[in-house]
Amino acid sequence: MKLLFIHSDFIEYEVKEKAIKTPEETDKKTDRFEEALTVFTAVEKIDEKSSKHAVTQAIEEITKIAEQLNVKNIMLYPYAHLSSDLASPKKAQEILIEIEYELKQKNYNVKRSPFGWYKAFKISCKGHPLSELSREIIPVGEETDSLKKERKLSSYWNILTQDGQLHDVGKFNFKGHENLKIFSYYEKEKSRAEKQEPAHVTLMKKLEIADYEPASDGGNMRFYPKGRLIKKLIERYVTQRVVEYGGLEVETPIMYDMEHPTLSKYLQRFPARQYQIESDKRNFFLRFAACFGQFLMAHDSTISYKDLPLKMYELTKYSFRREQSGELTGLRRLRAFTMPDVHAFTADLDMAMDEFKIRFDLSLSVLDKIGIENSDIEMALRTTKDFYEKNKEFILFLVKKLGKSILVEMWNERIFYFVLKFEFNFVDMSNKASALSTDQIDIENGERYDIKFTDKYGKTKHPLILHCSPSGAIERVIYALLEKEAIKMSKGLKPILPLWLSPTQIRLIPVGDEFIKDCVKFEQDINNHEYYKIRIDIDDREESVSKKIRDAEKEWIPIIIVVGEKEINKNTFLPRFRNDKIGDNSKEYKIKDLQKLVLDDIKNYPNESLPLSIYLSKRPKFKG
RNA sequence: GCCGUCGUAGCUUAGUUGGUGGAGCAGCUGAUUCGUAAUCAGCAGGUCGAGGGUUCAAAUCCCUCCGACGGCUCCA
Repeated sequence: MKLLFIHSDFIEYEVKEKAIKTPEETDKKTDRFEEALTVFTAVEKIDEKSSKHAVTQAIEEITKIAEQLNVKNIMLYPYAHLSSDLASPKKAQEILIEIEYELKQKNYNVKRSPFGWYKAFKISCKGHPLSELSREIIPVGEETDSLKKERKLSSYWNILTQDGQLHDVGKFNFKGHENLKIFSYYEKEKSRAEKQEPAHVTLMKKLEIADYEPASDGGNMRFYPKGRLIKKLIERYVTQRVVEYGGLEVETPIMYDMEHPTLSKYLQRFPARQYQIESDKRNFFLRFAACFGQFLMAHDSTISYKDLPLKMYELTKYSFRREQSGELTGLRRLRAFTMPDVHAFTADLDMAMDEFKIRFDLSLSVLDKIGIENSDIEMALRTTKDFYEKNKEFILFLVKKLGKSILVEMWNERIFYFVLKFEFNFVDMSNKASALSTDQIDIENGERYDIKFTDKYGKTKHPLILHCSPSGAIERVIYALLEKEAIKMSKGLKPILPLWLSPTQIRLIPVGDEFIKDCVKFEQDINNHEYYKIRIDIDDREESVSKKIRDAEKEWIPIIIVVGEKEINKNTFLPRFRNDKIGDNSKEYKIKDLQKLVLDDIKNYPNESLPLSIYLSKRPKFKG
């Protein structure tokens, strides 16, 4: 911002004509101010970045000079010609209004000439040495920013190899660790090598999984029937695994009172990040994780050391985070998302670390069974130097369990509420990394929320709390699955979803209308048992067999079976398996064989019925 | 949120220096009854993202807004 100060006997102006398309509305065509400090002001591009700070610094300068000259009258006069690098008119006007307001708060008499007009003006300069001054303001980042920078500076990035050696990220030889390299640089240097459209966005639309909803806020998605099926299956699977692990499933509200004593303290640290809603006279925020409800529940519970570790689980639908609009992408980063969140209340650090190991395994296994394998993820570990030194063995144990080198970020002192945190990150088609599973040891919130348990000596203590999402947000899991297939496609391989997640598992293609009834019978025969329905549909449209095959392939159908006279007579089928992991393309199968083949593959997963009509002729198109 | 690019039918897209928007796929109708990645013909489908402005005339030029994407920032 450029400021030109004139200590004047008077300043007067007259509005002439528009200088920009949409000038500030004004009904005052002329004005005059006696004994005023006139401040000609040009707001510059650079002020837009941190306008708050620009305003604060401008106020500082103006009041300093006003005090020196002992004037109470200030005329703010927008004057574009002081700079060749102007801010947008809108922003400039906002900043000027802000300055006007702040000066008035400080009991100055302030007038401001309207923005965006050519004006005639007369000014009488007093002519003493201090009567003409100019200042330039370059806004400096806010305190929190510099604090954060300091934090970044005081953290060390290393690669921890399986032999227990720490290597400087800059010097580490990443040969054979390509994804870890991409991930490490993404985290550390924020370098994003490639510029591509997110592959999964195209796929999620093409496969009728999910889509943007223009009528909602950004980052709130719609899910079509096939997408809903996939999402529901993953939700059910993760829940099943957490319950087997011992998670007690609960349900808690999605909105909380902003004035609640425990929550408000926590909230004030992150004021701009929530959706807020009003109900009568109270203000509520939408939860951004399951912590609140579970902690409040734990606060009101009577817990004995015998109950520990106590594991509480909720699949939040949804968690809300008002991410910056520029940060939203497809299913990767949302404002409303489905988050499995399992907390464990533990007695002490030993118990916390034991539990941490169990949940580490759980996370690894959940991702793997969903279809995100060890080779698809890179691990990051964040901790303090102190914790690392004292628990080297423990950390190395985790690294060996994973079976490959990891990225370690270490702080000199504890900055966040946790002492240890791991993340499994997925690196996508555009070399962007996103966290999936995570767990952390929280040593603050047990006390903050006043959660208590009684130890065996009858003493009341606060538990240490582990926060874990074994899979990460469900939407993000789908994103990872789609990106993984996109990477395969770029290598010339056929994309496919895991069989248990495929909306259609077997597509039957009758060669003519007369075989539709045989297809129906096929479906009945293969699903002639209680416990598990295979998702089979029938392409009964009036199209050529080639066309139907092509459409089935474009839909990534894992098993395609053409049904005609030969099959019916011989009662065997020659399925087209999408890849050789599912079945043998050269082999003929009986219905029983096919049934076994599919059931063996999917028996440990949740089961849902076909999300659409069994007949393709009776399906609407949700998306081209 | 900031900077930049983009926005034409459900989808993919053509549209020269401003002069009444074309196509393919999908949909509908009809013909075809078909053996492993697209059978043929016809019909219908558009406030050219929204609003404002310049002009005799705007999808095209200008402004504002919305959305998507890329980068920055952010990611408790």
